[in-house]
Amino acid sequence: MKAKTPNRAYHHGNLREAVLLAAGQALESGGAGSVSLREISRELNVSHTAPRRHFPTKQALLDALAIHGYARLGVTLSRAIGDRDADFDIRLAKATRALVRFAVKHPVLLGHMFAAKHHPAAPPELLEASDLAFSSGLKLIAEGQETGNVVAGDPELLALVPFATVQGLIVVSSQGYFKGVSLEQLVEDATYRIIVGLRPRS
Amino acid sequence: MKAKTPNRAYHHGNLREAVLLAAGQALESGGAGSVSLREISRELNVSHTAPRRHFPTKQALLDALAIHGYARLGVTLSRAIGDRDADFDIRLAKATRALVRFAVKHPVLLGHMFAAKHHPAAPPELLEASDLAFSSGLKLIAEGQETGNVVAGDPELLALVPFATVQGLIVVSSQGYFKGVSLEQLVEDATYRIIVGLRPRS
DNA sequence: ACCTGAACACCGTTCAAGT
DNA sequence: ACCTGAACACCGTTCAAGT
Repeated sequence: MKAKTPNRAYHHGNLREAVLLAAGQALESGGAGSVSLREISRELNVSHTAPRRHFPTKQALLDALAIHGYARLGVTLSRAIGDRDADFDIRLAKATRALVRFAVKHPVLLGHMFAAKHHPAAPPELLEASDLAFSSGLKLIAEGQETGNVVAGDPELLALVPFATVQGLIVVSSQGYFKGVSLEQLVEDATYRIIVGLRPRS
Repeated sequence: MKAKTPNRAYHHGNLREAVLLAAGQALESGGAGSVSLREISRELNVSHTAPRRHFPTKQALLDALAIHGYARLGVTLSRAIGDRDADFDIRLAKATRALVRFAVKHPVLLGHMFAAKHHPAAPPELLEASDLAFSSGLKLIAEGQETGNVVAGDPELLALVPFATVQGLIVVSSQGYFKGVSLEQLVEDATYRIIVGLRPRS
């Protein structure tokens, strides 16, 4: 019985991934406060100091969770935005819709991602992961400027308002609904108004 | 000495207030995770179970912190909005400015207020405190509709977008600046664009 | 009513030691 | 290199008891 049984006594096939997954579930179910290294270790049948090889501290685990979240969000966003031949308004709508779907699916994770990013002691990898995740969105704004759909100005500054609005709407209606109106509908309306506001004066 | 010396209790004149104050400082300095009942009790020279009379659980203390925050924000907002004779745009600008100043002054508290409000187990008093805090803003929107400055529609729904944008901007630029632009400037620009978007088509 | 002190079951982190 | 188990200093919460 020394073959690879799923519950091998010595060590997990991939402890890092397993811890990350369990931590993600704990986070989503009860916030960052209910992520416990000891409890996760117990679930994985591993000593409570084993995760320390992969995540030297609890904060490191929480940061890794946020980085992983940004990586997933980045993939989702860049896929939704697609190639630059398509219509600007459609690409923008798809991007916001993708962001909203991510938010509805992982509300606590998204909140944690933002909180972790703005923590004073956030590691550089986390900031880089965030920048990378939103880079496709920034490129979209820049291309919108080239095609005359967006006013001139710093793309990062211009993108800030729609990003912030979406983020704020998500926070405000974190259950996915606000007064019976779906978050997707709310964001679509808000985005439309903001985009109109970003158009060059004609 | 059986007389009711109301403020000469065993130790503290007003333990509730003292705990709330200390908890607020702990929150603002290091997030909700660094609020410790035992540590606060130590600082106040009181046994670690004494606060339990006022806050039966740590969650109750955190909720009370959020409620207190909403009460202060509500006062600030209703003062800024002033009486209904003044110009609509000015009142709105003052309201957003007041909100931004509160955010800059108490960034972690504001984040905690929103998080606490959207916690599944949030007590009704917390939701009521939030509603009350924003009631003057809702009234402003409603009056804007009367005077033709805002499109028809559910005021709460219309107010959601500017509220969410401000909240999102605060989260995104929680240090008070974003790329060298002050949060106040960011919010003022965003608010202007959104208000224009809310105007009835003429 | 308000507060105390001991007890309980948890936690993150450190460290010497095992394989 | 990766993992273990004991130890340490902290938590929040409960409870019988003091004033």
